[in-house]
Amino acid sequence: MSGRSATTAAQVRKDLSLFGSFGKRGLGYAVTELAERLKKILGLDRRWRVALVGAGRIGSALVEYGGFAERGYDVVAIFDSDASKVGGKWGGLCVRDISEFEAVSNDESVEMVILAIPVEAVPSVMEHVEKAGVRGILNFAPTKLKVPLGVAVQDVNMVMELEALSFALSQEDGEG
Amino acid sequence: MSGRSATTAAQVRKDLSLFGSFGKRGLGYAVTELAERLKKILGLDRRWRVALVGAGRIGSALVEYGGFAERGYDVVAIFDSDASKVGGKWGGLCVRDISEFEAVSNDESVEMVILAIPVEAVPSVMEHVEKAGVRGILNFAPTKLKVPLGVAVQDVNMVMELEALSFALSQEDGEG
DNA sequence: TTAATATTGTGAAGATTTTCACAAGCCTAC
DNA sequence: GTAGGCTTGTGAAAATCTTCACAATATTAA
Repeated sequence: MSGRSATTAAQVRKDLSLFGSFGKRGLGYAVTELAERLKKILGLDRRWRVALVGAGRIGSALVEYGGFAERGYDVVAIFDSDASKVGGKWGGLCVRDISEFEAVSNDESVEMVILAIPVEAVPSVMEHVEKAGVRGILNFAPTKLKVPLGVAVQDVNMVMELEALSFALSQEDGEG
Repeated sequence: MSGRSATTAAQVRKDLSLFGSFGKRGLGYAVTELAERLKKILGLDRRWRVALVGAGRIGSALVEYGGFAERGYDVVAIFDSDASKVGGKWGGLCVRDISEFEAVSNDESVEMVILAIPVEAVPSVMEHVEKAGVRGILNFAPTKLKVPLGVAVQDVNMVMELEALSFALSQEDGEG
């Protein structure tokens, strides 16, 4: 194991050891096989069916950013509560009213939801999401979601990322 | 100190103690004053001048998402290398050619850059950014940036966020 | 003043994560 | 076969982070 980076070789070995033994002593790791096994462990060996809620700017950027499909995430439905958006076509998909969420989510076997909605809309949307039994949420709304046990939430908050930067820069300057 | 959340009271006190002493024993914290002092420490007591590089989908979502200005981040310049985009107006700003980066960045006292560009474009853009002496980068390109010492980088990678979700869900299922 | 109550700041204990160091094991060369 | 050179897996040590527990200190009430 070689190469310069922030993670050490010992670190990687310990991390891997949590899931089992992958390499051969004296030999090294069979990289492609290792990758396969890790993909399986990480749930990356299959495709995921994703619904986008919120047909606004962020949603648009996400859907049209090709990278998702490539990495195994298929956006299979798009929802919004704005009547002027409902019915519109977004890259082959029809924007549907949020009230249809449970039905559509069921039909389409949605497993994850991308929440790209304003904070005010969160409570009502979350009701639908919970009822539908979705268990993974990628949350762009700058608020802490209340979710039932067993639902995984991943928060993305770009303002916070900027704030982390501003802290780092202030530190360097020896603050004001 | 009260309220239910994931962070404990002891945790918060320890965190604060890293930066000094803020409250009065027996009394509590003077919340508004505490907020002021923390804002100063975190570099949130001033506005930051930000340049956006990459006038694509993600850039568009970011610029038109109002939340930045509200929190102290002013987008003062937009760059792209695509001639068909250069010259276009984006919310009052004119998209400029990336070759002008150093000059404009200087004129506008740019302190942070938002990199919303494809991976291929990273090396050439980073040359400009480095030369201009920008010290904070919010990076949306799914690649590890090589930056000089003293430059702070904050990575945002939405695919990785999805992968974290997929790992969480796979775990629950007792994997395949 | 004194007793009762409340809340911070902080050593020390406990838990977790990272690093170290080296045995175990595989390969090549002779 | 065996000596020499590599690389993994893993206990143990070191470092770091979190929680506990309580002294210090303020307020209120009588």
